Parts: sequence; C-alpha cells; structure tokens
Amino acid sequence: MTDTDRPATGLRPTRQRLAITAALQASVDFQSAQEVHDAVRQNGEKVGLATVYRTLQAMADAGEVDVRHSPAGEATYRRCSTSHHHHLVCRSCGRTVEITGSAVEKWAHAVADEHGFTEVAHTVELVGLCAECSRQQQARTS
Amino acid sequence: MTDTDRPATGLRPTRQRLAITAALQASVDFQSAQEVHDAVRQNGEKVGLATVYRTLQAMADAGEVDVRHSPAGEATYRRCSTSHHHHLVCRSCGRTVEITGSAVEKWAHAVADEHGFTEVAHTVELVGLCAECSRQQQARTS
DNA sequence: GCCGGGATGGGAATCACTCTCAATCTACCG
DNA sequence: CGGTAGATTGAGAGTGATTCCCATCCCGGC
Repeated sequence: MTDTDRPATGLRPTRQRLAITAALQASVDFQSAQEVHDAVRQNGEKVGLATVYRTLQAMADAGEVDVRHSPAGEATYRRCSTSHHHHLVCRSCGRTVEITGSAVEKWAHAVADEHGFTEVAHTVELVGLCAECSRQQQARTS
Repeated sequence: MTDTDRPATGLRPTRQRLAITAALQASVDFQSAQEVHDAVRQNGEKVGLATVYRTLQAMADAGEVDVRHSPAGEATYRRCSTSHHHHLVCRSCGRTVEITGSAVEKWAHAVADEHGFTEVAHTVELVGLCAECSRQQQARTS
C-alpha cells in the first residue's frame, strides 16, 4: 500500500477521474454528486455513480474541492480556490445571494493559526429572511 | 384570533412539543433529530420519530432553533441564541476546538443587513489539520 | 506483453428523512 | 358540559441519497 499523500496528482488519472474533474471545472457553482454524474454522461463518458461519489469524496479529502450540504440534504461539490464566496440564503423562499468577505477569510486564518491548525478551509453559511419574506411574515403575525 | 405572541400558524403546545423543546433546552450542542428523539424517550415521554422531525422543522422555520448539516449528512438542531460558538475541526483526527469570534458575528450581521435580510443565523465551520496531524503528514510525505 | 494492486461499476443495502392516513386530542362554542 | 372542527400524532411504507460488496478491469512498472 503506497500512501496516497500527494496533493493534486496523487490519484491515478483514470479516464473516469479526468471526466469528473472536467465536469467540476466546467461549473462555478456547487453541484450535487448526481449532477456531476449527469454532466459526465453528457460529455459522452460512462462513469458509475459509485465512482463519482468515491472520487468526489477523495477530492474533498485532498482539499481539491469544497463540500457543502444543501438544505435538501444533498452534498454538493465545487472546485476549490476559484472566486471563493459564501451564501446568504432565505430560509423561507430559498433565494440566494452570493457574498464575498475578505474579513471572514482573514479571521478564519487568524483563528486557525492561533490554534496551530494548517490547511484550513472554511464554510460560512448565513440563513435568514430576505426583505420580501420578512415583510410577508410581519403582515401575517400582526 | 387576537393571539398576541404565538408564531404564525398557531402551534399547539402539546405534550410532545413541550417534550421536544425541553430536550433541546437541555443541551448546548447540536443534536440530530434521532438524538432528540432518544433524549425525549429517556425523559419518559413517548413521541414518534415523525413528530420529532416535524416539530424540529417547524421550530427551525419559526427561527427558534438553528439547523446545521453535519458532514455525516444528518441535520442537527440547536436552540437558538445561547453561548454561540463555532468549531475548528481537524479533518484527520477529528479533534475539535470551540471558538468564539465576535468579529464574525458582526460581519454576518452587517452583510445580512446590507442585503435586507432579517433574523439571520449563521454557521461557520473551519476545517483543517491540527498541529499534530500537520506534523505527521509532513513526515509521511518525505 | 505480463503482473499486481488500485479502480471501477452495478445493484443491493443502508440511512436519514418524508408521506400517508386513520385515530386522537385540543380548543372553543353553544 | 357535551359536541365539533380542525390541528396533531404515530406507525410504517416510501423516497432519495449515499455506501457497500465483489468480480472484473485498467494503469503503470518491469
């Protein structure tokens, strides 16, 4: 068992893995495993669902992709290190706003550093009521 | 129908709901629905799993609890507004450090405000390698 | 070209969660 | 105080995502 510690290229570059990587690169947004699977198929490659899950997980482990859980309970993946941003989600209507905040990035790094942690990734999720839903709710509560 | 402070759809304070609320109040940490279910039972109340899920969801909707998705894919719940803190988790050994950061809280509020969102809750998760695991990893890569 | 071990894939298994629907309970009315 | 409407409950089936199993396949080295 050779240890597979090498960052990006540690995994064997099989046709399937390349296809999955390509599918991820093709989108800027978070995609569920199933979506990735579909995308790969539409590119003409045939890859098993199990393989998609496995590969995605391996990549997440290696820090090559970010994982996130959608409210629907699906895990979604996005290639790392590209226009890093967070989401502000309305808990009522699901509306989503993308936000970037260098403030948080800095804070995350500082905190991690303080505790001796390295290679830190972070997930920030803001959930609230968007302006419209707030209004509606107020009207209902009166 | 002059109900003054009851949440929108008028939740009835049934035995089951009170039991669930109590179970939530009893813990400071995030609990999965199943854990809440167990806790309720250990308190001597008999409540159906479906009811737990329904109630938890209703409470989340009403903003009375925070929801969060554990990496394991379970939804976990925590009563709102009590000793709010975040976690710094080691992705290798699972070690966890609790952190508080008023900086993030402020940022979250500011951003939410900026976009007209109200009643904003936030989840922040930092994942990295703790000092020890960093060291081991380095040793292994050589 | 041949070998060894990691990688693959299809389908069954698992797990968290939701739905269905009849029985039950609550609040409130007369 | 009994009656009624409608909210609530719970057991189990259903759903959908993800993982497991294992025989087969392929990559990379020799």
